[in-house]
Amino acid sequence: MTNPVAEADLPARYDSKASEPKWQQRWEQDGTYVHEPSEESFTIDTPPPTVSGKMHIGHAYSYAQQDFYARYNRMRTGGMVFFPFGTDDNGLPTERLVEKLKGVKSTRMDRAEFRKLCFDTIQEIKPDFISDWKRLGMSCDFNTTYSTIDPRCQATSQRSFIDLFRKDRVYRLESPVAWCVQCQTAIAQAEFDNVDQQSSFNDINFSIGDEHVTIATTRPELIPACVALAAHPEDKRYAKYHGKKVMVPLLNYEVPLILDDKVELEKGTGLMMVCTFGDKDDVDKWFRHKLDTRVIFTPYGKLNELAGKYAGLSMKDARKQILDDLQAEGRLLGQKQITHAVNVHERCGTGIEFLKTWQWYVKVLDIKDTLVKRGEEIEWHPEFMQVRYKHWVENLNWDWCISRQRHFGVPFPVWYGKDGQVYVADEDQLPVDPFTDRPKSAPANLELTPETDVMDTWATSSVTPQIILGWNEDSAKAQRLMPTSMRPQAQDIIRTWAFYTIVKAHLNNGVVPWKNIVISGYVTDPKGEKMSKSKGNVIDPRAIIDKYCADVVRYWAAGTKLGEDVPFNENELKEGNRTMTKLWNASRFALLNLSDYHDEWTGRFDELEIMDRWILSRMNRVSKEYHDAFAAYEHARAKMVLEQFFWSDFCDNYLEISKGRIYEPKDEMQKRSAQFALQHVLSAMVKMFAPFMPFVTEEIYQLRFAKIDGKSSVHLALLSQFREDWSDQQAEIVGAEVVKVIETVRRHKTANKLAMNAPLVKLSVTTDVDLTLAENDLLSTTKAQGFTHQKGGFDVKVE
RNA sequence: GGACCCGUAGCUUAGUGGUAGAGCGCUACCUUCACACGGUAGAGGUCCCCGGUUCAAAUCCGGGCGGGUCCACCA
Repeated sequence: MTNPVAEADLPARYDSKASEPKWQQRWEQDGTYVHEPSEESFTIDTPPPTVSGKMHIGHAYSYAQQDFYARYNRMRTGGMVFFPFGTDDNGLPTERLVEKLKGVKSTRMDRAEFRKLCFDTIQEIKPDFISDWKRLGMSCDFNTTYSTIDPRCQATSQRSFIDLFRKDRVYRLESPVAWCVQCQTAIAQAEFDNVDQQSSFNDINFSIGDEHVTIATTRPELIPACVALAAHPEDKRYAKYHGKKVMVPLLNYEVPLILDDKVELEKGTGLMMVCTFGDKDDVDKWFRHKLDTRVIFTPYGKLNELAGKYAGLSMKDARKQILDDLQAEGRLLGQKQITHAVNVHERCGTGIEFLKTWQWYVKVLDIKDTLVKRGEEIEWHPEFMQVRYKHWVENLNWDWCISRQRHFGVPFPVWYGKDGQVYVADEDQLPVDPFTDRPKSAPANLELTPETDVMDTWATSSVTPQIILGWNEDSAKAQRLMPTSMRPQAQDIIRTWAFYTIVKAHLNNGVVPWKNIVISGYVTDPKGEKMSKSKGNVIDPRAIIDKYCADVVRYWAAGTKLGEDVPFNENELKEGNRTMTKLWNASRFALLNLSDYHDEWTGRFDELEIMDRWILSRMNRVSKEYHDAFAAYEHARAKMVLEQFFWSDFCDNYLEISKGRIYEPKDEMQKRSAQFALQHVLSAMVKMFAPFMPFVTEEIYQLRFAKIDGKSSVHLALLSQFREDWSDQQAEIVGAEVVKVIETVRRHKTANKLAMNAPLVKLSVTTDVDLTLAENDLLSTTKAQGFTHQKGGFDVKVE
């Protein structure tokens, strides 16, 4: 038995400021979103946001979208959704944040001390950071969050490494690797960014015996690193010098002139210098032609003793000095200002250099085809995003470098023995820190040197499916639960996070990591330009949530398709605000009219009044479209069909139509029939709105439906499913015709400047649809005193 | 240079073969017994351009143009 809802329980206005924190706390206390995953669960490989102390509007947008799917599936299955929450707080991004917040430099600190400062700082800022996600109404289980630097993640990451080590999929090699002189670490191909830079193209004269040739270069500071000159084999100007020795100016040592068909005839002078190493093509030529190695800079970006008199200079100073010296010797023949693309490190914007160092790699180049096929096993939403993945994999040039010469990361579970052996930890001793632990497999008195490098942050975030499923604790269970149902993520990290996760799941577990990958677009500024601090066009989501509320921000995020960028226009938030208010008001009205209704309708569906059957049949159809849209990962379509039904069919028409029978029923059954429809339609709609606007729907649900359903929350209720017996063709035809008549009457009243409730003397309708059954409702809705109707083409006359 | 996405009302967009739909904004009217954080109605569109297929094209095909993104280009 339900309690009647009195007027006093239903404030005229919905107070989101009071409601949202209230429900958010309640859900957390009740463990509403707690779920232990099983084979039947819908499992979500949630993106752990990088702790930075602040959520940005793009986060609000994409996390809201993934939450729609979490909530939808929870309400489809009655709670079978595993939606964990984690934060990504290891590696270089965290180090840089801590350095900024605490005004320190990791390079000038003791490693252990710096690691502790990082841990402490994370603990300090994390609660505030996570509260933004809670406030948005994310339905994650916040009681058990993970951090990519916590012991469990470290263990999982190390376990993955050990597994790959045993499978011979990782190797350690000394070779040229992309290096950031700012961050002083190796970086991976995926961490390159491109920027256009102003530079000068310099024509420099080299001597070949008594003859001279001219090369063109943007990087004269690399002359001390020159190991060859290269020309195209068909270039008549230079082919004759093939194999001859060329004198490197200023440094005065000889290098060969080689021929290579990758050199472009038209570019510059057609002759280029090969340095170790200016870019990855240098690395390529160096390798193929077995050239000398002259690495002239230190890890800090200064020139070393190989650069002769230029040793100790920064690259920038060396460039200037070398150009001056070339000028003085008459070898600088010309200079041209150009703009060209330069690879920089995405985390700091520093130009990428190449340094020959020892690094750990995951072997991927030999399985590119397999990785492309793995990508095809996954459903991509939107579909075209798979092409980006495919292109990235097909164009990979290097194996995945996973070691970083940094401090705050997951340590390699690796030691180097005096005996020349490499030792890794045993699985049952993870996590390990090689500085303080010993591998079980090493002889007790063997002297060991710990690996000082840490793993790249992606080496750990690429095992989020294994982390959330507890692969390190119960590998059989985790293996059974792979692949997970869904990975939501941003498009800019397809080449990193998505790719690396696919690599790890394939190599570690022999499966794809997820059945579906769901990719959100960006939020741009109103002009469609990317938001960035330097442009000053950044929107703070917290200010927007303060001004409106989480439901409204979420509703805005529900308006666009997956993968679609959206320009941020504050105006568009008004739509959500309007819908939220309307939902509250319509529900308030309906609930008041249900206060004397206690589920007493026991008749058959076809005994209901025809307009009640109409709205139920419409609702039934809408719920099918809603389910279909969600099943196709088209939340925006689900939102649209629901909103149209709610606004037009339910509010504009059905509520107006049912008023007459509720206020002045001719008999009790007429009223009950309307109440039956009101109850079911409202309940279904509130549930369908719940994934989008979880707070206001919870408020409404608790007023009546929680007791009827016996559920503690709307978010654990079951969404209504399409039912054949409520599909009523005849009622839909009659209903549509009645709506048409009502609209015509409204137009008439507006044209004649009459109020909507102004009485009419007589309503004459001509139509081929039989309106007899709806006559009573038609009269009360239009306030007409008389009614006639005849067969024929549609026409409405009003007196 | 290659690939992908997009081009529909002033703005944001829905619409994949059959008379162009919505929200915001704008105009007029209505303080109507859920709702002025409202309602009702209205104005507003060569569906980027040019060809083709078709009885029929915003939709399919080809070629442009414009915008965005990714990759390559780094001598």
